[in-house]
Amino acid sequence: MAIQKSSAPTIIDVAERAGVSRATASRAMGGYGRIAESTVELVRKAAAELGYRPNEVARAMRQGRTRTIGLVIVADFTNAFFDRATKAIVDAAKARGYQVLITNTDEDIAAERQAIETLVDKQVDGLIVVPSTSAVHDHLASIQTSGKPLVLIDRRVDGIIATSVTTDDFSGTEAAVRHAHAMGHRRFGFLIAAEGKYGHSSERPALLISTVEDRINGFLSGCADLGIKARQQSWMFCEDNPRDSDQAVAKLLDQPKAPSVILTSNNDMALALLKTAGNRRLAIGKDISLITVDDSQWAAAMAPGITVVARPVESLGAIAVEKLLAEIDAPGQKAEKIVLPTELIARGSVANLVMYPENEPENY
Amino acid sequence: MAIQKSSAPTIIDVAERAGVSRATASRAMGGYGRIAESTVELVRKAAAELGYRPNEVARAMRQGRTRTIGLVIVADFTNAFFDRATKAIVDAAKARGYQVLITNTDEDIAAERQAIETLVDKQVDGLIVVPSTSAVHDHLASIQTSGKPLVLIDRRVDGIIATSVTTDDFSGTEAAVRHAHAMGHRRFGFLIAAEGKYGHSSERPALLISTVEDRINGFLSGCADLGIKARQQSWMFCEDNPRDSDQAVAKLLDQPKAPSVILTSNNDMALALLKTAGNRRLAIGKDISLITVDDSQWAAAMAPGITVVARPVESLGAIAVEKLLAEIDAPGQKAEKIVLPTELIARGSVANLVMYPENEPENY
DNA sequence: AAGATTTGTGAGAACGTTCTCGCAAATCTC
DNA sequence: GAGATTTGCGAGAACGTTCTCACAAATCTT
Repeated sequence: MAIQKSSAPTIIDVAERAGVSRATASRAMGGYGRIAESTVELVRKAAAELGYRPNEVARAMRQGRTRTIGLVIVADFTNAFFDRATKAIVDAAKARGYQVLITNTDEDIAAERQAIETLVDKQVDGLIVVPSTSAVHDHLASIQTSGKPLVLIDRRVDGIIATSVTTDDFSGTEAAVRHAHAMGHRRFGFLIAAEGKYGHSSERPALLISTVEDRINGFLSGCADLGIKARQQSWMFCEDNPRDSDQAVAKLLDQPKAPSVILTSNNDMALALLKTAGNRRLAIGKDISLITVDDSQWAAAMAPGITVVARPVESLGAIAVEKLLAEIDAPGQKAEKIVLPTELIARGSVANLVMYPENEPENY
Repeated sequence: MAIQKSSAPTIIDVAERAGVSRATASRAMGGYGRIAESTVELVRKAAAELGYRPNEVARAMRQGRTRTIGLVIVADFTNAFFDRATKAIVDAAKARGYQVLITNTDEDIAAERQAIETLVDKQVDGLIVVPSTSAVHDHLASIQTSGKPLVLIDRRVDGIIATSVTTDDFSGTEAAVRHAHAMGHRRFGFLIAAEGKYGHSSERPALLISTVEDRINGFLSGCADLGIKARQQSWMFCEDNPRDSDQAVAKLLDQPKAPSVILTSNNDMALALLKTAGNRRLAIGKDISLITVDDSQWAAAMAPGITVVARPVESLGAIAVEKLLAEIDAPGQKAEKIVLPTELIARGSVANLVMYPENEPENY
């Protein structure tokens, strides 16, 4: 009986058993360089008998590449972004032989910095980042200084030259306004999730992430195109927590001339609206209308279904991986700004005021 | 002006600049062994000037540990497990200085095998696995053979000795039945998501994952305790896809004596019920009652809120990490079967039949 | 059949760390 | 102040691969 080795067999053990040199065994296993087919067989057999598995850390060390990409993402559940994007990225990477090291920043710039540092130290071959803010980018630049490819997703960051994959939220909210207008709505509310320490307010914060900026600009552009005046619009910015969002909804609804339709900038806000509306016995799609950004299973399953601006999150992730791997395989690609189209999915949460002439909006 | 090195500085560069040996520089940076405080200062300064960052791959190679754990998980979104568990695990790991390599199996045993193999090859220090089936476990055993600690979460696997962290779904569904009974319900339906290739059926599949087994047994136990007879119960098993789940819901509702309350084994099934009920203009919590396993933001926000059996998914993940790291730090820990309590959260989706004597269930 | 080329293999360096060991200098002991 | 101990540091091996180079044997060329 053979003596059991306590630790895992290495290529040296395989080489010995096959009666060849370390280099030859490595070539046989790795399938590179010149090597006789008969030798390959021999080495394979020895490897199988020993249960040999190559040590990927040693391999990474020698080859200077880990076949691992780093993902720095904001883990916000309800927006159905974190999970959908993560799955898409993990699956796309796997299909190309890469694994994913995942880190969560919780929208915190310090955590983002640290996550990036750690991933670079771990020698990932490239990074996909959902930046937590558009304002700071020295840490992103430092990724590039370190020579690692970088792809930004979901949010743009000005001041840095890197490939980014985002969605056309401007057109999305514009389409939402257009849709509500076509259904006869003339008073628009907008409930906007925003980071910060100011609770909730109707005052536009100085600094917003690019998706939120786009959604606001799309809203304003849609209103302008349709001749909707400022006094027909109202909005609230608020932190993404239950207390503030509930109060923000209340403030929107309790205005003298309350909006008939409310857009929400993400699913948290939509849920806040749903909750407050429920408490007030306001029926969605009847007493109050709703359109939100980001589709979800529950938005489709509810009665009535929620009308949404759907964003192609899976494509976002898959394309990001594709672009990142392209840069890894052949450094020096041109940085691209890829913008994916959004889609308005009309369900039942927007009341059709046109059908009921008695509800026709007053002169505005 | 100094000559720019093209690649990242190594400890050798630091040593040279500080005028000490490689070993001393390493000691200074790593903070181990005997070393003079003045030398540490010197080396730190040199490292800072060069922008030196230790190569974690080389370090892992030498130390035989990567400070990385592998996560093998089933990415099913709607059950709010994948995202919540992943975030909890990533955050708990980070707090202890570990990173997470994530892989998705999509409930596929072949993918699970391959994922495990890859992660072991990448020399993760331990694995957390959500097993896709209870039937096969040789690949899990092979993790242990390789000497890597293993913690199972969410689902039990018989035939393998490993620490597992699960939730008490038996008591959860039992409590759900009890709650509905207390509200006056006497006809119970159960819509159960199950893996397989049989579409939907009222016949109990031979093999189910442990969570589903527990939920069924809890349902049956609750019924038995309350004296609910077999003819007052009906169930459907079905694959987790829209077509089958819709048909399964229809079959439950179209029985001669349809159930007044339906339990669903996960959120997908709950959404299927919601959708069909909406199409039929059945009001939840009035015309048809619903309790589902797993809480979610939308279940809380809807009007009426959905009554749920909430599972402590974050704790599940955090405890799994804790146990795994304990085993990594000190191998030879005793395998534990940790079962976390579930909680019934009553909202408005279960009609109170007791309040309306005229609705009192007929003699049964 | 002699030179040119191709093929298959092995020896040894290299990747960037950490660890073990040995040794000289500094400090302690009485 | 001589021996014992402690302190600080450097040389070199080690982790498990892959890669470069050299070289002998086999095959091709004309």
